[in-house]
Amino acid sequence: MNPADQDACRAWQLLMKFFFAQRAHLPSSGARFDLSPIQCHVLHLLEPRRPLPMSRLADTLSCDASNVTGLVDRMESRGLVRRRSSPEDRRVKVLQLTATGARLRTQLLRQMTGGSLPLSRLSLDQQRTLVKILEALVDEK
Amino acid sequence: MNPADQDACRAWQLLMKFFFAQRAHLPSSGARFDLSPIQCHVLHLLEPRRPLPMSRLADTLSCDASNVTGLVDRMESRGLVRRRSSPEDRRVKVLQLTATGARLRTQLLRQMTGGSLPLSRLSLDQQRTLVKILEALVDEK
DNA sequence: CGGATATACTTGATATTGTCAACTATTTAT
DNA sequence: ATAAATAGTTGACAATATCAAGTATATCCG
Repeated sequence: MNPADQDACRAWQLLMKFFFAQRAHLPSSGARFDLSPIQCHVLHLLEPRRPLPMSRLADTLSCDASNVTGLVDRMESRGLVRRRSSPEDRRVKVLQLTATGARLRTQLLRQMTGGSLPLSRLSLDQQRTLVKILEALVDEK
Repeated sequence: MNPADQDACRAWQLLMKFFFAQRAHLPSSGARFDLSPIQCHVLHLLEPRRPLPMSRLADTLSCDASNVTGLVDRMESRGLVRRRSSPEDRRVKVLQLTATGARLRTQLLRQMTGGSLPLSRLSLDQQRTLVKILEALVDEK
């Protein structure tokens, strides 16, 4: 394996490690509100005044649509999100944060940036560089 | 929220997005061998001649020990890993790659670095910077 | 020494997350 | 107008996750 591949490989492994390591810190933030890691992520993705079609969420999570159905079922039954039929296309249902959901989201984001999490170990420069690289990596259209 | 927190928050979201986006690329690599994302990660973590105690794996994955039991059960039944009692401490069981497991791991790493994956969109410099930042983030002891 | 405590792993119960196949409703294409 | 594609749901089921309880081994300490 050449050196370039080794870097790619190592980066991959570290990204995975970070994802799993991150769960250890959820008890102090997400789980305090009884949110699973995925629910935290969905809550983060759902911006307060920007309704999101369920199919878009399935795309972002790279999972089956039926998975989103269940995920949203649970979040809706807890009063965090609401399904609304889209007027333009009556097949699609868009997700909206409820007031409760938006409040929880704010608290979650606050905790996310709170001092104890590993991200705060990075310098500002590093954080900004990381964001730039990840944006290239994720390539949101 | 101040600008520094916004960067941290955005980095967090991007890291999560990457993790989920990454699953979309597994069908072309991991799933070809019928490996789940977690199984891929474990296979990557298990280096050929470096046995790993199950408890260390549970630490790395930030999950309950019983979860690792099931995970290893499935991988062992497929002949990818082997449990061996540690001679020093008979409570611990260490995991070793089988020949099959090692072979699969090599193929997996090769595919990981193969052209089509998003990591290859980064320049060498970016890859190296990313590795450096992630190492600070994950902080392996 | 010996009992209490801690650690490593397993088992069983249960919830969540994930896939797939089949179905309904709606939209788009021909 | 019919056919094909898309959005979402449902049901069956497997994988992943947690917790509580149990077994076996190690360690601590009076």
